[in-house]
Amino acid sequence: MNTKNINTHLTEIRDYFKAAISIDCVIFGFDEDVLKVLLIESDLNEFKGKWSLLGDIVRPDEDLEEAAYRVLQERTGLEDVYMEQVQAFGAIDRHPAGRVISIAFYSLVNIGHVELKKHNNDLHWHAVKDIRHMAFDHKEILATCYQRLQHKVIEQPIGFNLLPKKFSLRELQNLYEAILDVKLDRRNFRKKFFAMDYLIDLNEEEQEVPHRPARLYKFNQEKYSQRQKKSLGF
Amino acid sequence: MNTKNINTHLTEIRDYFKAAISIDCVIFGFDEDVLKVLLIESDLNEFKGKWSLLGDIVRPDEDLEEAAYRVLQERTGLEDVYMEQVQAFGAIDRHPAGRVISIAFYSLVNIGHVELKKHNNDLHWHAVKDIRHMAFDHKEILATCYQRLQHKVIEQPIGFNLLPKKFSLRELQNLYEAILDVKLDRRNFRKKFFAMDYLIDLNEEEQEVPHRPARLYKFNQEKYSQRQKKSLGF
DNA sequence: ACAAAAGTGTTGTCAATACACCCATGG
DNA sequence: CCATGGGTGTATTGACAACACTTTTGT
Repeated sequence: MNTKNINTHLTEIRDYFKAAISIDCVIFGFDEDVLKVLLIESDLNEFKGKWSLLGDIVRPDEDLEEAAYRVLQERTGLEDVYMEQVQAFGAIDRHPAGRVISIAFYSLVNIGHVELKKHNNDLHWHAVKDIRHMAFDHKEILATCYQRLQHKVIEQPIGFNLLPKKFSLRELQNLYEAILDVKLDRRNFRKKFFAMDYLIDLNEEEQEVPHRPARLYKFNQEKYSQRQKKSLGF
Repeated sequence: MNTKNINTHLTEIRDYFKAAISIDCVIFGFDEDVLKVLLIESDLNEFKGKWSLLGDIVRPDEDLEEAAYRVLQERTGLEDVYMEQVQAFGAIDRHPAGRVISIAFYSLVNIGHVELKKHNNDLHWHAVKDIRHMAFDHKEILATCYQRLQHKVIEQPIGFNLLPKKFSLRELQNLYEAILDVKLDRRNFRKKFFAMDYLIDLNEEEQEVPHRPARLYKFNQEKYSQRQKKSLGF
């Protein structure tokens, strides 16, 4: 039988090619009815003037999700954020400095809660629709993550993560229209969301709007978590 | 401005922690109306008697897909196989020999075309439903890939990759029932597939069955590829 | 009173479901 | 002639799409 002990294996791994592992975060936000992504000006001369996703090398003592949360926390100050791994990007020459394989995550944040710090003055929110060129293969990573988001958002109610705690149905609809890049019928949209039964009516209204104020709702997180458990259970 | 030249970056990457990168292949096959996966007995003493996915370290000169195809080719002799990256698995202690981050792929093969070679006599097909324990975190990888397959198979007609070129509708239905682990109505199933219009009637019949022989079909690959292009186009 | 957006129901269409009988073949 | 699975059509239901008018507020 072809068995090896752990030392053989250790040697094999030590002798084998090792690559650097990084994570890249596609941080989505929603502002002024536009889906945006947080980018930083590339710190590489090769990509001067190009925009780049937020990423870092994964450290020996952290797993991939931890690394991604660390970057997110360092850059936005936020915790408890929705995040999902998308996939790895490993083209041989994707990084000019050597073989770097990157695991892409996307996350959804409430853009109003993000305070861009002084030392982050090269960080900016960009409308996803307007982005043309990016550093590295980040355009491809962004596109893949954006597709994943579009797909996910029609299957599960994760869009709420991009909104303030209290929101109107119009805001919610604008969000979906921005993400999916479609126009939706207002009445059908309302019907659908009320039927899903994840909205809690706060009995509050918008303030200081120059028209009839809309009712405000919040997302029923508990009910959603309950149902998730149940549907996973069987 | 905070720019770095390539050498700073090179140093950073050289000095930083580097992990070994592997790929793991979840190779699905379909035989005797059962969804199966190709596994190998672990070559590590730690996992003696446990089954393991087929994987290998990624080499410096190949990208992730190439590495996955290489493993698949070495183990099954097959080329031109359906394959999809699922995600990376990077828990700190997932490999006893050190930090190894693994990118998982699943692929769909025609099990009849796989000839397990002599030197592969520790390779076996296992019914996905019956698998209890596996080496490393391979149970989790398998579960994730299987979920992805279930999801994908109801969105796109990729199931054909698991069948012989010529197949009956019963075989196709059995395949879907096995993958999704549900019972389907025969008439509705037929209606749906004919409506999709991806089946070419070969005007042939099953041979030597002890009942009325079924008609045989093949998958209209061109039509599918055409439509894919169109729907991506706009 | 006007502008601007909120809120609200009904109808038609299409897709998914449920369901039962006759047919062709081998033994 | 019997056992086995192959092949077929219809009626019902539920989900989604299309669509227009009244209400509330600020200016």
